[in-house]
Amino acid sequence: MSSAARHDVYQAIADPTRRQMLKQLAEKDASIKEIAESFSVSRTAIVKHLHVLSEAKLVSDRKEGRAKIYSLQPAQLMEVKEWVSFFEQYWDNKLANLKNLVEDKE
Amino acid sequence: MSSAARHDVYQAIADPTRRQMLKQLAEKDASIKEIAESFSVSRTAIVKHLHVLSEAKLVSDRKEGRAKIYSLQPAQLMEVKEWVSFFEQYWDNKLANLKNLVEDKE
DNA sequence: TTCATATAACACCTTTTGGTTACACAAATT
DNA sequence: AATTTGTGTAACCAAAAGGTGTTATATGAA
Repeated sequence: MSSAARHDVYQAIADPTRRQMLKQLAEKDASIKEIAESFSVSRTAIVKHLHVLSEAKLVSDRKEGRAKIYSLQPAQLMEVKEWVSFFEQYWDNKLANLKNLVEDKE
Repeated sequence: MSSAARHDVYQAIADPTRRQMLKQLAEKDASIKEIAESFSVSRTAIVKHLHVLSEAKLVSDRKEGRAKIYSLQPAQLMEVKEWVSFFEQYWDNKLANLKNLVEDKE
């Protein structure tokens, strides 16, 4: 898996395991081993997920002795936040339209 | 593709074509044909994307004669918004920590 | 040095994705 | 009635995702 920058933020957060991994890293930096222990999938699978998150720049890593420690890098999530924000006007409009409809009936 | 409820919101918005389709539907309801004309992929591919969006409840459809009209249903995006919001504290914290670091050096 | 541990690097398999073409069918038009 | 138009769907394909397991390498500790 993973050769070019094939994974953007949206694809990275599409997987529930990866979303959970981000939650864990939000609390505390963790090594691959520590992360793998929190999940029921294999360590190899976790490493692959970490690669995807890394490509999307949602995590960074550093070496500490023989362990590789991952940290949350939440900045890229702003892209998602902004994309979703665009649609807020529409769900607000729906509510507004509904409100108008109700008021017209009165 | 698509038999059970295999597609949640996160997976639905993972694809750039689907994100663009949502933008288009935000402006105006559209038939399958109209949507397909906006993209360079086949109508069949568009229909599949619409199924994914539909499973994720991001769009709804109604029949008008022989045309099938799709509408944006943005409510489910709130889930994403809230999920992302959780991480806002961390990117704020990063800034705060950086600020403290700078101030300590002074 | 020796041994255990943490991670990396492969090879391999299965399922899912995203796309295609071809055809069937229903609704409008003429 | 015949034709055009919009949609549904089946069959197929290539590539990628997600998982397994095995082996290799590098680091730390005894």
